[in-house]
Amino acid sequence: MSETERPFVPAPVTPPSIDGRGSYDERLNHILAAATATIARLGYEKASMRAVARASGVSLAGLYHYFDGKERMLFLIQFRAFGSLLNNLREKLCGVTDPEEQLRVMIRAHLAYFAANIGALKVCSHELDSLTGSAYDETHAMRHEYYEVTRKIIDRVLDARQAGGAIDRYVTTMALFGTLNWLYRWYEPQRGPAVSTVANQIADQFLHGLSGSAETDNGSP
Amino acid sequence: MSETERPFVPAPVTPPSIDGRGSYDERLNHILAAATATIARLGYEKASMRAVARASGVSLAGLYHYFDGKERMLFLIQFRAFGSLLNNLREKLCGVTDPEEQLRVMIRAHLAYFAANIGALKVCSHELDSLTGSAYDETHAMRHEYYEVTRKIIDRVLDARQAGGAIDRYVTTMALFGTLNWLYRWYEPQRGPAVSTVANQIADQFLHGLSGSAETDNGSP
DNA sequence: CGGTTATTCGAACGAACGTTCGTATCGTCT
DNA sequence: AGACGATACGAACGTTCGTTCGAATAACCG
Repeated sequence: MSETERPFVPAPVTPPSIDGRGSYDERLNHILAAATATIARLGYEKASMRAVARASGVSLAGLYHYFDGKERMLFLIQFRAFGSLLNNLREKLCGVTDPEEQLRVMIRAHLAYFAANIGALKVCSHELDSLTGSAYDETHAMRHEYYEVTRKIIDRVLDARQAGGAIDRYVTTMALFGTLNWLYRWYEPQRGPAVSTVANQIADQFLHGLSGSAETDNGSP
Repeated sequence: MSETERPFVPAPVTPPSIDGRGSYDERLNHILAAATATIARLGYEKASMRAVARASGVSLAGLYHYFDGKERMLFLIQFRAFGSLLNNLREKLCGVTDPEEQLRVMIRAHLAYFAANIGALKVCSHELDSLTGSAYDETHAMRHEYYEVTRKIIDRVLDARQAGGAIDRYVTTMALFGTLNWLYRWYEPQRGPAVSTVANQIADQFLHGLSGSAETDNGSP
């Protein structure tokens, strides 16, 4: 009955479905896509189940055949997005050994996924705290894993240069994620420069920024 | 009657008031502070007027003596915060002529204000689109002004170096704002390094990042 | 075909929301 | 003292919310 008894399919692999017809998974993906767009446009709290129903062409009660609640719907969106993001990153990192190139690959992969799934990444960036309990824990763990992969790359870059003197690596990592996660606020793939151009510039600036050690002349905490 | 007929006081200048006693402005500031904390904790949509009333010690109906609606309350919070942020920045930029030092001052000022008003800056970063109509336009104009001040500083830095070859200055500016505006997601003034340390590191990395021109080897859209 | 399961939906529920209304209290001025 | 505006609050309003229920329809299998 509910989706808890059904084996979990992490990522949608069904391109040929625009409307709601097709198999169960196709219809689920269709509903999740509509829900993602609605939440990205209105925000999680303002995106009512009625609005999602309207956007997906399913009745209000019909939604509850696919999720046991609104929060579970948001969880599915975030879980799938983070899963795809992680798989995509790991895939593209295969065979790349140079730390600096790894970082470039990571930034390019992140922006490429962003450009292809703006709504999903906006929901993931903006609605981080809208989940509670174990749903929050699960997505938090995936985010943490994504962070860790990136942090380790930055670590290797700094170690290779032996120039990590006064640099707080946690701050550095968060500065990069700030740059990347803020993209959904301003970047429009239609208008601005190509994603690859933006990715290259961000990567260049970030890597060059790691060159100089911080000349801390400030006081103590 | 309503606050629209009352001359606008942009920034609170009344430190000696913890509870709700005092003049009209002191009580207004007290309520706005409680509202800011509540919205920062729950988000604008989940922060009900009843929750704000509880946090500020005022009755539900009593709130509507100070605002003519919930959205106006959010507007007041953002308007004051952006105003203080802008005034604070302009003040600290006085007498500073070197572009690179101007950028350092800007980053330090932003983080100092952030550390002193975490709730307000979180609300300003996270609830950008919760305002509508003229309220949105007004705060948007202030944000744009803040962006412009920063963008012009970055412009001067790049012009002085004559090294802005393949760098898209819009992307660069947004990358910096991403780093700064993402702070509220991870930085805890109590725990981490001092704000001045973080500010110096971010400024160092960003300025060093501007050194190298982007070696764009990508294709076109 | 009959029977069981899966899927869908209209209608409704209780709760919570933002807002309003009428009234009571307080301070101030004549 | 009396009158009036400012301030405050309890109670209620109408709406929207997430969710549930029971009855239909579709799909599948013996």
